[in-house]
Amino acid sequence: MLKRRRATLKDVAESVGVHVSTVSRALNPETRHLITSDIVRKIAAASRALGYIPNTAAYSLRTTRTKIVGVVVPDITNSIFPPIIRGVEDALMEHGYATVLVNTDGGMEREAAMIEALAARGVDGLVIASVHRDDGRIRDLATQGTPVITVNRRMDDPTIPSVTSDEEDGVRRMLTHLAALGHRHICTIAGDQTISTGQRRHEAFMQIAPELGIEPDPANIVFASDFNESSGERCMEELLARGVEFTAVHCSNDRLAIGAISALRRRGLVCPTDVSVTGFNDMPMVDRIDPPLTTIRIQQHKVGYVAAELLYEQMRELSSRPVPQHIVLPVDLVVRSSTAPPPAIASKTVRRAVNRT
Amino acid sequence: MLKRRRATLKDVAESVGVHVSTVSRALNPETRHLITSDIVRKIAAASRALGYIPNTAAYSLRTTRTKIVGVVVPDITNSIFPPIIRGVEDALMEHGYATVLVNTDGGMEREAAMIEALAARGVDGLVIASVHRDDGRIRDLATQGTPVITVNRRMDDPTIPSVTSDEEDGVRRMLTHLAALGHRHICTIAGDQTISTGQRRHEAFMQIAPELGIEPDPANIVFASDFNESSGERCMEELLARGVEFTAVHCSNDRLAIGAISALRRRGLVCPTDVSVTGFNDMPMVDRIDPPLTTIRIQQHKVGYVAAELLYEQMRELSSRPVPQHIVLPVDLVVRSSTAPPPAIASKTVRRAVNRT
DNA sequence: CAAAAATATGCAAACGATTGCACAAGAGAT
DNA sequence: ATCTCTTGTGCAATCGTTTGCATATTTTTG
Repeated sequence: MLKRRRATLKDVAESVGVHVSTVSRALNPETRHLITSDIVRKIAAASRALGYIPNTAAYSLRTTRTKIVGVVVPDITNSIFPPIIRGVEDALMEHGYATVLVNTDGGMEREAAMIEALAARGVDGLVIASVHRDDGRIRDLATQGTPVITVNRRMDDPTIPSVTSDEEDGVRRMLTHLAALGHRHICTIAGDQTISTGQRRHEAFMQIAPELGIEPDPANIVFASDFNESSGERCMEELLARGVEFTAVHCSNDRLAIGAISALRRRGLVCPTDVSVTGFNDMPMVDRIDPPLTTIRIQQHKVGYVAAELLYEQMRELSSRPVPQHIVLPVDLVVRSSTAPPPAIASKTVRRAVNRT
Repeated sequence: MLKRRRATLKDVAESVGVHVSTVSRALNPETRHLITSDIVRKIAAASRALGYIPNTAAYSLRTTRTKIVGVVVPDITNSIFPPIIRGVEDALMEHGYATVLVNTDGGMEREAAMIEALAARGVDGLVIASVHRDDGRIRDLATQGTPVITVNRRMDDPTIPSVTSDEEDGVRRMLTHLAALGHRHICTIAGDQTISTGQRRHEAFMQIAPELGIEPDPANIVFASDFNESSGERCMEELLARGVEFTAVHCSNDRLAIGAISALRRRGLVCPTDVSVTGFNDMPMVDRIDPPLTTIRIQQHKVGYVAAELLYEQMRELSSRPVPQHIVLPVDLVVRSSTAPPPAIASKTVRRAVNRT
């Protein structure tokens, strides 16, 4: 990249008066012990003096390792991902890896195309945040021997390692919180069921609600097609249109919750006075919105960091196929202002609002 | 990356019965015309049949071009950047480039280190969103012949091409808006003056305010050390502590504005009833915060996209050093709820609040 | 002290693509 | 029909590393 030709192994070798293979070995920690330590010192000095920087392309060509890992996310613009990506990069950079980011926009076809492009570049491994519960392409990749890890989401196939958060515990804490406030009529806006977070959170809801004396009724459940605000709005409208009684809405993630709150507001209902709304993820800024969102905090940066560490392990022990690991990180309930005790006449309020339209 | 050895040029050549150089030429659009079109067809077919994918490392080694560009941002976690990055990636991907992202965390030393790492990887060019007005390292890079472009910010040195937004016009529109609402006592929280956005917005403020009959008083001006919420809070507190009269605060960006609003709230003042606050950038979610922020919308995705296009031009016409371009994209005023007419007794309100502490 | 073993270095062949040059064959000119 | 000029292909070098093997040197050992 610099104008002036970069120093090569050969330059260093000539400057010291040894063969390039000697320089190569002296500069590589793994093989350094083969060389007389005095020569190693000289080589190190000369290399520094000449400003030697190994040529990545030549290294890759010879070894078929690029020291690049691909990071696949639905959309970097979705603010849940940047902290995760940052975690991945922080971890990988420490090991001398660079990361190439691609956006799939949620589609599995585009995901396949992007992964194809990464494979063409010869990435050493893949961190996938866009994965669906069932994703043949990724399974294939893994069985073919490509180091892969999924982050924040996981596949049903336990063969693919993952780092996720404790969805069950998050849902439990949230429902417990709502129940403690006195809510008995709780609706849920479930996320995309083809994605592990959506499915697991919903499953947890179905299992835990009864334990708290809240019997889930199909009329109280609506499934969102996407994890975003407009989908949240649509679902909330659907719920209101059904005319069911409820004092709280449990949303599968923050963006759905934000949309739900907007929809409520448009109907003249205020959160949390009329209905409480909860999120999941604690993404950036949800503490500043109106009302500040009660949600479940996941360790976004750490999820990414740990995933990268695991991938790194996988990449170096390429020979011995390791047991796939699934790491589940703990979560926290963070109570803000989108939840409150139910209004005394909650059901009436909702009905009135609905009839008003 | 795949288990099964990938097909090489040689494989294709053997399969067709020609020399590898012929295959190379046939597959390259630039040299395709040298080969009999019938053979080209055969080669294309064989290449497809064998699933030939060019080996990037070999290509890079031979040509010293990596088809990778480095993207340097302060922190991907700062939500102003993801849309910009996305724009860069969308544009570059169309031309077959991959992007590797690095975070500088604002420090120029770390920026230098990161750029060093990218250079070592042999990136073909650099998109820099972290640039300071004066940045020797980047000037050097450019004069050494590395294609570089700065995005969202620019250097004082007109030699380095850039894509930015029309800061002056943004400030003008905002001040005009405030003036129209009736504000005469306007404070400003200026951003980091070593960064072009901070400096230009402030300069614009100083120039335009008088035109609107608002004489800037040093007592109404405070400089933020960082473009973030806590810095905004500190500045707002400083302003309040000074006891000056004001009914509106013009902030250099959204995050400062958000911090300012928090600080006001902590003093028992409400925005916009007591004081109007304005931002700049229209970053994601500022329409959902409390109160929804009146700000200047910049074309985040487009800024990135255009910058990438320009960089691409630079990279292909590497021979003829092009005239450095500076593209300035138009902005829009978006009025939401953080601005309102000044309270009749505005100055008293502020003074009371201040004395209360 | 000779032979065997260990150690340190050099040699040369890859890795997979691009490209200047040489050469062969066909087209056009005389 | 000979000569020149294109045009299409092959040859071989090259990019900068890594690494198995050979060789030279030193150390150990019986």
